[in-house]
Amino acid sequence: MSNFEALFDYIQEISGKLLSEDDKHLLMAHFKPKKLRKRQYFLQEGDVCKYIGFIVKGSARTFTVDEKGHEHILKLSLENWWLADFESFYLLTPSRFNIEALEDLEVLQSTNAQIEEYLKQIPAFSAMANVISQNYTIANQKRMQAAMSYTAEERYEDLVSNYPQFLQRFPQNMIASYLGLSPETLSRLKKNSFK
Amino acid sequence: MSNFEALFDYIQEISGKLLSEDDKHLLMAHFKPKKLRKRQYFLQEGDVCKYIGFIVKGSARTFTVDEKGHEHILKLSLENWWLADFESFYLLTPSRFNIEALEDLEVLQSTNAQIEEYLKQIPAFSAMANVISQNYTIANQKRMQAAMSYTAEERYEDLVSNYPQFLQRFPQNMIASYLGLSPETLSRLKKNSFK
DNA sequence: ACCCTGGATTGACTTATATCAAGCGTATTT
DNA sequence: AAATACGCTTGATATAAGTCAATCCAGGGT
Repeated sequence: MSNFEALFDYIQEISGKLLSEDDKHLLMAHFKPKKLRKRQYFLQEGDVCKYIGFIVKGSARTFTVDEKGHEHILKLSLENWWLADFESFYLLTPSRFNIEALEDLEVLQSTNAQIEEYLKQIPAFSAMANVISQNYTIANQKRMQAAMSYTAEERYEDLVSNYPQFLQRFPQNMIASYLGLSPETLSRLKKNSFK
Repeated sequence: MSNFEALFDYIQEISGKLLSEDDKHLLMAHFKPKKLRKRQYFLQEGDVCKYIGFIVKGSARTFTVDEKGHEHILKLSLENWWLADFESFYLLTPSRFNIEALEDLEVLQSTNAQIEEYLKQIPAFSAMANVISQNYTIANQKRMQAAMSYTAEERYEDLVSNYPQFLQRFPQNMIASYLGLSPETLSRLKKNSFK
C-alpha cells in the first residue's frame, strides 16, 4: 500500500488539471510501488532503464564512473522528482549511468509503454509532461550555463540559493561531485567564503 | 518568398507524419520569414525572447557575457535547428542570453501563442515537438556529462565525431568557447594530439 | 593593390583546482 | 562498548588551463 496521493497531488499541481476517479484507477493499475534500501541500485550501468520512477520518499543520485574509477554525479533527486536515465528509457539502449538510493527510497515505477498510454488517456498527465519538459529544458540550460561560465564558488552559491534542501539531505562530498569539484576543494571554498 | 519546404520536410521527417495542405497553409500563415545579416542579433540580453526561429539557412550562436566581459557560447546552431532562449520564450522573462548570426541567416519565426495553436491543430507538429523534447533531454544529459567528466581533449574529440560540421562552419575561437576553453588552450590541445 | 581586421599560434607566466596523504570526530555495526 | 567505516578538514605538491603579449597569416573592403 504505497502512497499514491503524492503522485496524484503532484500531477494535479503541475498540470493545473484534476484527475478523475478513472484516471486515478488507471494510474494505480500500472504504477508499481518499489522500495529500495540505502545503497541499493535503481539502475546499473550497462542495463536498459526499463522503468521510470516517481520518488515518494527518499533520495537518489545518478552518476557515472570514468576510466580512472572516479565517480561523477549528474543528478541528485528528492521527493516528487522523476528517476530515470531518459536516454536509455526512451531509446532502450544500455545506460551509461548508475542510479543509487542515498536514503531508503520509495518509488512508484512504470514502463515506457505504459507512460505512452497515460499520455494518450489522461489529459492531466499529458499536460504535466509538457510542463515538465519545459522545466527540464530551462533547468538544463541554466545548469549548462553555470557549468561553463561560473567559478566553483559561484556554482556553490547558486546551489545554496536554488536547492537549499540539498545541503540538508546530502553529504558534502556528494554535493562536491554534483558541482564537479573534489571534496577537498569544496571544503576549502566554504572556509574561504567566510572571510 | 522564403523556403517553407525546409520546414515542412523537417516536421514530416522528425514526426514521421505527413502534413496536409491545410496544415501547410496554417504554418505559412503564421511563420514569418526573417533575414539577418552576419553579426546581427536575433535576441539581445535583457529582451524577452518573443519569437522562436527555425533556421532555413545560416548559423548562429547563443552566448552570455560575464562580469569580466568574457563571452561564453552555450549553443551553436545550424540549418534545421530551432533558435530561442527557451526560458525567456516560455516564461516571458528577460533573457540572459544573446543570439547572434554568425553567417547571413534566414529563419522562419513564430510566437509562443502561435506555437501553442500549432500543437493543438497539427498532429505532425505536436508529434515533432515530443520527439524534439526527447532529443533535447538526451542531448542535454550527454553534454552535461561531457562537461563534468571529460577532459578538454575528450570534449574536443567528442565534438569532432558528433558534430564534424561545426569544424567547417565555425571559427576555432567559437568552438573553443563552446567547449568552455580559451582559444589558446584549444590551439595547443590540437597541436599536442598529433603526437 | 593595399590596408586592416579577425583569427590562429606560440611563449612566458599565473592561477585554480586536483591529487596525495595524514589526522580527527562521529555515526554505524556488531 | 569496541571496532570500523565514513565524511570532513588541512597541508604540501602537481597539473591543467587561463591570461597576457607578441607575431603571423589570410580574406574582405575600399
